[in-house]
Amino acid sequence: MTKFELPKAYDFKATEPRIYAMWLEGGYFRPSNDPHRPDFDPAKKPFVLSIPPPNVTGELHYGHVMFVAMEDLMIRYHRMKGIPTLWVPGTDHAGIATQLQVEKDLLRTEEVTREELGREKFLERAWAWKVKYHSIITQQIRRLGASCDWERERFTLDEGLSRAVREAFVRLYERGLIYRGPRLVNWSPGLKTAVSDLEVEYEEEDATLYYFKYVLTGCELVSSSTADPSTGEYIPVATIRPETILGDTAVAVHPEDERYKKFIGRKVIVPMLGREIPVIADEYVSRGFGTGALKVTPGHDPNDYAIAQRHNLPIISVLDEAAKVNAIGGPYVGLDRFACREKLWADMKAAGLVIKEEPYHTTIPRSQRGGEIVEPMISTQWFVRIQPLAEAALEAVKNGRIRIVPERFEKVYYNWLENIQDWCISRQLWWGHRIPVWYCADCGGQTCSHEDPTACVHCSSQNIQQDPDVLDTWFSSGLWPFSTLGWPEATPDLKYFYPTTIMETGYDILFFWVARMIMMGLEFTGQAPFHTVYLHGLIRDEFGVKMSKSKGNAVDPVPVMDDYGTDALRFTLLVGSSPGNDMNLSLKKVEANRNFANKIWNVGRFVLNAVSSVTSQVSGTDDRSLNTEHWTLADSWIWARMQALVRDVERLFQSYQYGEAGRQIYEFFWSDFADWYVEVAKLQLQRVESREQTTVTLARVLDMCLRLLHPFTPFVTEELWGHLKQAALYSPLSTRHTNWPEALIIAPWPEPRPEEGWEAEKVTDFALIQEIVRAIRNARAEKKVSPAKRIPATIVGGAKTALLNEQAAVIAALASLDYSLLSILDSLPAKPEEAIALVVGGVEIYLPLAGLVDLGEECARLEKELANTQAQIERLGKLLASDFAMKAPAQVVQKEREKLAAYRKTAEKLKAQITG
RNA sequence: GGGCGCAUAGCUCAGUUGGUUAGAGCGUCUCUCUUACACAGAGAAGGCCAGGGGUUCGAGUCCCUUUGCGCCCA
Repeated sequence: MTKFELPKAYDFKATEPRIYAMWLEGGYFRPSNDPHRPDFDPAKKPFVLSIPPPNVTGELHYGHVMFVAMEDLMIRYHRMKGIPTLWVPGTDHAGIATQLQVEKDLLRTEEVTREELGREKFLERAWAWKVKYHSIITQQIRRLGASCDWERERFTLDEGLSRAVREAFVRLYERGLIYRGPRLVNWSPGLKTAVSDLEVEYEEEDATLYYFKYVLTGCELVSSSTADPSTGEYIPVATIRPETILGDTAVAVHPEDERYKKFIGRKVIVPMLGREIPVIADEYVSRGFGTGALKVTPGHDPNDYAIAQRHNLPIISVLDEAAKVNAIGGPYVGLDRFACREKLWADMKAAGLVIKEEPYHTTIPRSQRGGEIVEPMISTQWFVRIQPLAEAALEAVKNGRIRIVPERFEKVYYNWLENIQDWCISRQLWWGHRIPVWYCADCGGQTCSHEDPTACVHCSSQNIQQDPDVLDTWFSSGLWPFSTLGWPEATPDLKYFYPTTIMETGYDILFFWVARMIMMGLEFTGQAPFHTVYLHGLIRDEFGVKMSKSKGNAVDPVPVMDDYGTDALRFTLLVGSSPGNDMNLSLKKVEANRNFANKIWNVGRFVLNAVSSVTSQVSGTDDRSLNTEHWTLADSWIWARMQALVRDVERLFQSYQYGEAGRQIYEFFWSDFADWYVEVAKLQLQRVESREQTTVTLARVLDMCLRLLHPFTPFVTEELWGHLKQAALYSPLSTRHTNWPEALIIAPWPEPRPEEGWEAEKVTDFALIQEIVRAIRNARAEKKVSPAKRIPATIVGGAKTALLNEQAAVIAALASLDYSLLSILDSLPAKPEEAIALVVGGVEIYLPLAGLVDLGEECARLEKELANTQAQIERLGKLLASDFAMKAPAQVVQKEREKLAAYRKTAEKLKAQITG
């Protein structure tokens, strides 16, 4: 007989690495049906996820923990169902973020800028950097328990994926969906690159509104700054950004504005520069804002840019790529945009052109990276003509080929795609996929091709040069679901595993990534890249504040795993969240779930002990312990509850309610199994006749629970299940457990089975036992009877007498009654003296607690209970007399009738107590 | 300006085909180291489910509306 000695507390630190290594060793992360193997069956439909690739230089944060927990849960569930599963891991080169870090590091360690180093050398450093940080992040993903197929890992700058990017670009170019030209773009002066609309964040901030005078030509500005505007010598204008005055090409007023109508068509003089610009009329101008007159700076404002196009105004750029004033700014040349603002304003003040300043609240566009203020600038960039792609992507969701969970994000998706602007895809960076276009110095033509050209396709000149810019990182991420499987090659993986099944990610990248994958998937593969998008919420701190380094409220997941274990953290995120909703993470919750892992462990220890010490008297082929007829009430009850749980979990999983499923398993495991069944089992194990079936039930329920819990808490369940398997194999029960797979990770998922008809009665009966036990415990606690003291009791069972007799030992054990002094009677002629009386439905319980019974107190207690019961009777009586009885489903009505009957019985008994 | 979400026990949150005196964890109070677990067990207190209106036999759950908070887009 093997004795299992397991530590009293679950040791996750020792367990997790060992278990992960075991999984890897077993090759369980590889798809069970693989097109590269001879036994491949193309008819089996696989379940496929591609990982949202973490930024290769980023540190592990809760976003990663969340998606790993979620996706690993999905993968493990499907794997256990026997479906071939593939989870493709990988990382993203994250152009701007990585380049910034490498530049910072170079400056810190070698005091050298990338320009000084040169492009090639810089890229070498960037690759070295990538190698180092890639291993850190992927190691952390492993530590989370991710069961992805590492043999299929990809990186966006890999050769294969780069080929995919090249293919995609060339195809779009050839279809005329990519163009290059000067447009107003969002410019990041610090990074000296264009960024897309999505990479700009708008924040409400305090600012200043500057009021000044646009003097009309032919008018001498005679008076001081207090001059009355009605003199007609100038138009008052307000602006947030005085420095852009240098680039103004018009002043616009509303055509109906009585104040300024008379100036339309005249000219005004740009302060300090003396340029003459027209006063134009445009309905865009809001008369109520500022002074009602608008300075138009098409070179540095998107709205003004639109006005300029309507009026054919010249567009002037006054800032260079570092946002310093260029030559057009005359005396201000070389000044930074903010320094220029001060200087210009001071000069204008001196010239009497200033009216006033007032504090103002407005939205400021800031770069997602670094937070500097983004400058709208005219710049020549590459764009994707997005309309045709967006229409297809819109259609795919509208016609249901792609479903978004939760559904409300479909509207958000539609709204974005319906208002989408062309996508600026060129970045003035070095780290990324270089734009595959060569410019000819001789004919000026462009060459864009699959292979690097040696000559211009237009004039054959060899005097060609590749565009220095790289592509937006999201351009390559958009290809991720298929580029990782080998596209553009028609690889066996692509043929079998594409389209993938679900795209699971945070709602914050619905536009950045999900929409672009859909657009590009449809464009290049003709298929939606996945049929479902599942969006999880963001993790915030325990007060609901978004975690960020600058706020200092960011919690690093790694120490949390060190302290509480990976399972605890995963379980916390999984059960604490519902689709699309943010969750607040508190360490208290993680701690509670560490306790849950420990609970699992200790129930396991109990069951293992039972399994390893059972001695069977019956032959191995006797299935009596699996036959419900021989079960005790508790056996039947827990089994019925177990099956109900399996059905619920399946339903919840099918509808993406993973959190609720986890909570229900938790509830069952702790409350039903550990608190009740295990306690009854202790009693049953003492008796030879029930020992074996009890052990089998303990083992089966634990086994099923471990399977259900495995996708949530993979480590502790795998570890414990291994022990359970060993114990079972060495026990005389082994013949009943012949189907022990190699490991829990590939053990079959418990499939729901229909009810067999006996369940409801057993559940009701056991519920009565529970109520009786609770009532007695309650009374004991109130009367401060020592928990160790076994007390006598008399129970009058009425119609339930047979059941109670059968369960007498259970009641006695759980309620700490003295079994030898427990009498269960059909009826009692006279009420016992000096006893506490309890009423549970039709059952009366007397606890003869001599000396503890205060008659007055008892009477008051019973009166109170009676009043309560009568209120219920009244309520239910009314309910059943109403339309409810006619219109509600029979089952519901029946349930209420039964309740009423029970209350009536209780009331009867209580009345007898009080008067007797 | 348009759209979306949230408001439930002291705190953080569950509660999805509407079913009839609302659940968890933490915290609080009382007991107990009962041989799986003190990372535990038993018991208890604590909520007119933001306000108002509607649909329904029945609403925390569906609809409208008000207030407060948050997010996204412009």
